[in-house]
Amino acid sequence: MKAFLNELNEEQRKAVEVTDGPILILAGAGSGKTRALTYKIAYLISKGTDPFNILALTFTNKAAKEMKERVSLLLGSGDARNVWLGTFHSVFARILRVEGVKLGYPSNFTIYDTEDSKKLIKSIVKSLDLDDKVYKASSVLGRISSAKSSLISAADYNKDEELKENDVALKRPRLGEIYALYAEKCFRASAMDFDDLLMNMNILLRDFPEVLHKYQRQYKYILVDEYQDTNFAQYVIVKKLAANNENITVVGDDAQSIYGFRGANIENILNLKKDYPELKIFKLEQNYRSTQNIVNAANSIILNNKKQFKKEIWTENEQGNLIKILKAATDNEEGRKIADYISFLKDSEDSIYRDFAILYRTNAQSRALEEGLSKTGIPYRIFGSISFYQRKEVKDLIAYFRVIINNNDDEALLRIINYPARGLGKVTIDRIIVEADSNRIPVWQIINDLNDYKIEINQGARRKIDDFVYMIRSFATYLNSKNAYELAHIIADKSGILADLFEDKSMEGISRYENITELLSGIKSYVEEETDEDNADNGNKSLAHYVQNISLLTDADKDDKNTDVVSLMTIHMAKGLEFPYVFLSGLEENLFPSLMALNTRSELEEERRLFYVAVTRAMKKLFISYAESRYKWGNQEFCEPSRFIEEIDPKHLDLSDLRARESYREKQIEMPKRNWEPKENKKTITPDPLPGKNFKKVTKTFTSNTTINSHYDVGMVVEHERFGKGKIISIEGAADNTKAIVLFDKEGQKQLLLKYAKLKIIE
DNA sequence: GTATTATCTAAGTCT
DNA sequence: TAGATAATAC
Repeated sequence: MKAFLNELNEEQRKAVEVTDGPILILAGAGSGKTRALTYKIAYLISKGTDPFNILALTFTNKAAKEMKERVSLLLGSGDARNVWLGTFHSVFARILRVEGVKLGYPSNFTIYDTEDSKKLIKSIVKSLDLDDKVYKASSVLGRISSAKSSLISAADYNKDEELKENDVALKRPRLGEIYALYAEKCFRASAMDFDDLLMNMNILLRDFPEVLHKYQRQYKYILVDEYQDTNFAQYVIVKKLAANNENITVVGDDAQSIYGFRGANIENILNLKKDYPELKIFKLEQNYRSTQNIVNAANSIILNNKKQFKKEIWTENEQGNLIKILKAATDNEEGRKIADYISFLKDSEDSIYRDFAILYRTNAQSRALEEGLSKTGIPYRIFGSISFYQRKEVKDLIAYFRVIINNNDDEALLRIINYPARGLGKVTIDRIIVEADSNRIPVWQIINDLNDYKIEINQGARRKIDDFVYMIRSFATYLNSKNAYELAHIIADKSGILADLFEDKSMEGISRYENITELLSGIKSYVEEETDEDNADNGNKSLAHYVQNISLLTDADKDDKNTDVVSLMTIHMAKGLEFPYVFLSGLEENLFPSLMALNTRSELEEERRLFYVAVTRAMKKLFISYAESRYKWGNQEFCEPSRFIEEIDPKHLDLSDLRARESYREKQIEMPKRNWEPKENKKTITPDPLPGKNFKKVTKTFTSNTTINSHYDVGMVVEHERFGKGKIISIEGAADNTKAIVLFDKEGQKQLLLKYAKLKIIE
């Protein structure tokens, strides 16, 4: 049973074997911190601890999922499932569904996402007749969010003179007022935003001692991942929960603290010793992930930061290649160059696409990179920017679900009250909102008892509103009798969403329709799944449970382990991941480090930690690229290479490309644009001398919802989800806009955007 | 009053 | 580039 301890190194094992009392594991990048945590959970259970008595908190669903899988591997899924293992947000949401009644929330409360929150703030700013450029929704929300992260309620905020002065100085004197209205309206809608999940959890533990004691008793062992990313609220809550037993293990790395902008506080690690004088500290310094060259380069980067723990990360891995710096004339060339290197490495090192990641500072950079991959025929997937669940059409359908589950959910209600169009325009809706506001009640109550309120609405509109209310009510009657899939299907159909999207025959329209189909099939597989990962009450497959499950999910959580594609994502998203080959792009001043982070030393240091995180994602080979010019909001701008490149000890760098660049350019001019032929260019820029390799043509199809890219040719017989089989007659356009004209057996000739069409190649 | 079209504006990292 | 808003058509 305890054999698995042998799979740990000495320091890891020590950290695992000490179970009681406060423990800090300072774990460098790639030092096996997840391993230490999961083995500790397994060890606790193997020694007889009831899984129900273990609470393990992570920041991302992905990390939670991975830990759960790894504990299952060690112990079998039965025990692993019962551990309270999840993100801060999801675990607290689960508790608040049970205990929230004490704070006045029903168990079916809605979780507002950022878009909902911003819309609400916008409407409040408007109703107060304020300038929406001064009170920008995103910055107002940011202010409210950081207040909540510091456990400052609206009432506290408005009492605080210092905050008030600050707002006056920033020419936003009425921010406190907006905060108060925002909080009131969320509450009225039975909704919590992300930060409320933390703040309300704290209120619950603060004001209800019996609840506090209940959970203190329950969670005999508490483990926290990525402790350096905790904000004040999370810190306080964890401290309260652990106060009784003090059996708390936190894992963190100050060098990887990259969420300061969201209120994360490195000091939480530094102060741990003060909170727990008995604190035992273990340092994991051996890196198992990267080559010596990468590890040492990373060490040289972080030395530039003043504020840090003394750590010496080392590795027994091989020396490895130098970090190659790539220079490109434009952002597009950067994309092509990276694509070329990927093709080359894939063949020369016998690797697969999944081994590669392209990382960047901002989502906007993905476009140019995407184009390069696309032209070279490399399949890829972009993580982030717009998650599947954030797509308009998906949110629309989910908004129906939300309203049916919680009638008071104003944001969802307003989203669908006239979608699909049912003749209720701005004027009518505005009047209803005004009436709801003046009565301080949710919109639903107005439209549900329309005749009780004296609103100026004509008969026609009244009829339409009544029809809408009737429809929602009739859906609601199925909530308990039908499972999530059955009901979702009824709603998609009867609401008119499916018909509305089906009518739109544009490429985008077809893609929207397909997204709804995908959502429905996702719900279907949710219903058919054996167990329910995030909820204790296994087996409940109601629509309400489905919505609860997805409301905290993001794009990164969709695992695509089965598809062999290159990953594109922001560095933030890449945290905790590793790839054999990493391309770190856009290393330019004002982009990375970001222009907005140049004002203070601490912000710059956070950017540097971000750079450190990026570099330490690479296992075998790392490439760092920059462009001399880049399109930014429509114009081409010239860029300087990032200071971060200079900060790496030059002995770890391979600068040959900077000199070889000219010949590459000449070659570009020699072969004008015609068709992009990777083979030809390869020879000119190929770094390592490994000639004679041919480049295989990519002929796979990939069905990821985000971006699909594969090689189609005229004459191929393909299959489309809706149109059936057909033959490709011609292909035109490039990159994202590549269109194929397909003659379908049944449906006739159609023009399809390859990006969306998900054509399956038959022959 | 509502639906459609044209114009404008803003673009950072995320649970 | 897209999403929100303003102007115009129905």
